[in-house]
Amino acid sequence: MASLKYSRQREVIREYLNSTTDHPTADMVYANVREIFPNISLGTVYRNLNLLVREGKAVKIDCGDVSERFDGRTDNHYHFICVDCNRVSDLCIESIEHINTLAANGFGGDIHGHKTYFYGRCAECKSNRLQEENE
Amino acid sequence: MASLKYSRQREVIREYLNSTTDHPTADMVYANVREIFPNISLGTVYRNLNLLVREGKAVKIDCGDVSERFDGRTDNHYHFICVDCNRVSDLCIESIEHINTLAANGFGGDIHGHKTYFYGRCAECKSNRLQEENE
DNA sequence: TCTAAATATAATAATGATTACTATTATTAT
DNA sequence: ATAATAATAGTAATCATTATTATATTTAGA
Repeated sequence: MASLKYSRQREVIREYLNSTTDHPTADMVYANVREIFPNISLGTVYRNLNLLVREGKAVKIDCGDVSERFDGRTDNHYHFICVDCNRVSDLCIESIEHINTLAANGFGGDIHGHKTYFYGRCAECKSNRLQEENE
Repeated sequence: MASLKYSRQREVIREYLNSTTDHPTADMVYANVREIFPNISLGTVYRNLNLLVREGKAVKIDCGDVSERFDGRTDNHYHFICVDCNRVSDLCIESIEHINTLAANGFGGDIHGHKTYFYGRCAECKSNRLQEENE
């Protein structure tokens, strides 16, 4: 199978992913990496993001949004999506692996895992809303 | 605002959705409804599916698949996706609403809810795999 | 029942995210 | 250095979904 060759573009994409907690879309990565490689192609961004995911150095997160998002954090954790600003943020939550067992109850197959995201209003949008109400 | 007018197409789409537990994509609905309305347009299927969702008579489910899926069951329940056959099935699981509280721990905003789907190997693919191993 | 206003349809075009293709360039092992 | 291989930029293609539009249906009211 083809082994990876070094590329500065991939390195910069990876550094950007690791430097942010924004869970950017490919387009957002493209916009940022273009500040270093003005001629980088969107296709290159997609290809490298997918390569990083395949290598286990990044994670693809699907929040029901129109675009995929990418995360440099690869340890198991959960995400929150704000219904107002649509931002995706990390949650610090204790294990909820037990829901796999609950789901397996009366189910004939094997449950390997689950994907969960939480939604609601983030701290910032919550306080913005409170201010608006008081005006 | 515009009020809905009756249409046989919408009725048939709804009947089909209610008759199946397959969680079909728009394309699958299209293929099935075409047996009754051979000239129905895919756009009509999409528009009516989205209307039904807006009316609360159907639910859109996003399982990280390339296509949206639709469900005639509108009560709160959970879904399972088989990693082998990709089929989506319903799970009978007791409430796991408490995970919202767990997620809210140390989080500044408000958590309204969560979306979860489980994945693994369905009963059928599991037994198929066992048979193959014994050959 | 007839009519007029409003919505729905079929057919088709447009959109937007993602992937595929290709000639050229960069990396790497020898 | 060289040859083999993978990566890139630029562009075209794909595919799910939505928008457009001329015509057909539905529906409320005379």
